[in-house]
Amino acid sequence: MAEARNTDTRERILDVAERLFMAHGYDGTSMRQITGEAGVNLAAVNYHFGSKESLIQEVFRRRLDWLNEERMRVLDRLEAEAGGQPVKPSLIVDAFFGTLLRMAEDDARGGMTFLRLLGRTLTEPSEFIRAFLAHEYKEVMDRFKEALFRALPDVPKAEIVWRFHFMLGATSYAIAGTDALRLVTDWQIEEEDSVDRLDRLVPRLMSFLIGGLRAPLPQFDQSGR
Amino acid sequence: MAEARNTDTRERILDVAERLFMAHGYDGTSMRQITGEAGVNLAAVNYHFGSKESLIQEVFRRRLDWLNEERMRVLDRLEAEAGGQPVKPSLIVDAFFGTLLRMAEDDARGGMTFLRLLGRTLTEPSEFIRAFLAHEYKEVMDRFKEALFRALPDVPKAEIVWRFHFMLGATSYAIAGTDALRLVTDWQIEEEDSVDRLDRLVPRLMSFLIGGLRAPLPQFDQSGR
DNA sequence: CTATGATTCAAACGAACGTATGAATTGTGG
DNA sequence: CCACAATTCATACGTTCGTTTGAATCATAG
Repeated sequence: MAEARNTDTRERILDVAERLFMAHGYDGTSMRQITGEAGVNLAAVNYHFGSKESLIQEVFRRRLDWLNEERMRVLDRLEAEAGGQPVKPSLIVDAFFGTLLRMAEDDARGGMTFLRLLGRTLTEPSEFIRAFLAHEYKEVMDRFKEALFRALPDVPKAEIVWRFHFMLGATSYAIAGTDALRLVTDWQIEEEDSVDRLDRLVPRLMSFLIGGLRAPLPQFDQSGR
Repeated sequence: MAEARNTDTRERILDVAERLFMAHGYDGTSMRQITGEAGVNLAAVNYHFGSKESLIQEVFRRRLDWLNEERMRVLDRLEAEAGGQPVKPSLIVDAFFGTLLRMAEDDARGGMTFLRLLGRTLTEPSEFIRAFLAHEYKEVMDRFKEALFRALPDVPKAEIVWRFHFMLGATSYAIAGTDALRLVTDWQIEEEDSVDRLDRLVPRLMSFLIGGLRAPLPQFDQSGR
C-alpha cells in the first residue's frame, strides 16, 4: 500500500499558519489566507488536519512538546545538581522563562514568530485554545510551582502562584512583540536594532522577574482580612 | 425640533457590549448577540453608533476618559506635593496602576468587567483597536514615563521603558481574569472568595511591580555590546 | 504496466456576519 | 392635535467564513 509522505504540504501549511496566526490572531486569519499564501489548495487544511481548530492545536503542539520537555530536562538537571537542597529561585525562573526566550534564537524551533504567537494567544484565544493550552501546560506548570514552593519556604504558596502569574504576564507582553510595545514608546525601535533586541531582552526581563518574585511581601490593608 | 434623548437604548447596548466583548473578544462577539441580549433591534447599533468598530471605541472611551483624567489628577497632586523634587517611584506606579485597579471597585465605572476587557484587549485586538488605544493612551503614557525618568535618574531611560512595558503585561494578565489564571492553578479560586480577591490583588500586584521596577540592572552578556 | 491508495483540485454548500433600507412607531415643540 | 424629527422595527443584501464533495492527478507496490 502507498505510504503517507506529505511532509511538504503539511509543513508549509504549519509554517504559514504560525506566521498568520501570530500576525492576525486565530479568528482574524482565514483558511483562504493560509492556503493561499502556502500555495496549496483550500481543501488541503481539512484533508491534512481535519479542521481549523485542529490546525492551530498542531501549530502549538509542534513547538510546545519540545519546549516543555526541555524545561523539564533543565529542571531535572538543576535539582540533581542541588542534591536534595532547594534550587535557587533565579535558576528556576530561568529554567522556565529563559528556556522559552532562548527558543527565539533558534529559527528551526519557530524563533521569534512562535514566541510572539504564544505570547498573544495566552490572553486572547477563542476559549478552546485556552483550554487546550491549559491542558498541555498542566504537568510542567505543577512541576515548576512545586520547585518554587521548595525554593521559597517562607513565602505563602498563594503568593508564589500569584507571582508566577504576574511573571507570565510580563513575559507574554514582552514577547508578544513590539506592536504592543508601541503603546509605551514610539522611539524604542529606533534605539536598538532588531538584531540585539532579543539578546538584551532576556537579561532585562529576567532581572525584572526576579525582582518581582523576591519583592517584600505585600501588607494587606489595616483591617487584617 | 425633537431632541436626542436615547440614553436608555444606547446605555444598554454599551453595557451588554462591554460584557460580551470581555467574555468573547471583539471578533468573537456578533451584533446579533449584543442586540439580542440587550433586547433592542439589530439595527440599533448601526443607528446609534454607526458601526461595530465605533461601538467598541465608545465602550472604551466611556471608561478610559475618566480613568486617564483621574490618573493625571493624581499625578498632578503628587508632583505638587513633592514641590519640585522627583516623586517616589512607588507613588507613580500606584498613580498609574493603582488608580486602574481601584476602578474595579466602582461598579458605576465598569467595575471588574471593564478591567478584564481592557486587560484582554491590550494584547489581542484587531489592529484598529490597538491603534485606537495607543492614540487614547499617548498623552498619559508620556506624562508617566517622564515622571519615572525624573524619579529614577540613575536608570537608563530604555530600561525604564522596558520595565513599564513589563508592568503593563503583569497587570494586564492579573486583571484579564481568572480564566488565564487557571493556567497556573486550579485551586486558587477556592482558596479565596471572590469578594476579597480584588482587595488582596492590589497590594500583591503592587509589591510585584515595585520589586520589578527597582530590581538590580541587568548585566548584558560578556562581550559588552 | 497496472491497480490502488494517497493527495490535490475546482466548485459548491449552508451558515453567519456587518450593514443598509424603507416603512412603522413614538415622543414632542408649536 | 398636528406635523415633524427621532427612534424602532422586520427584512433583505452582499460577503466571507469553514467545510464538503467527487472527480482528477500522482506515486508506488505487485
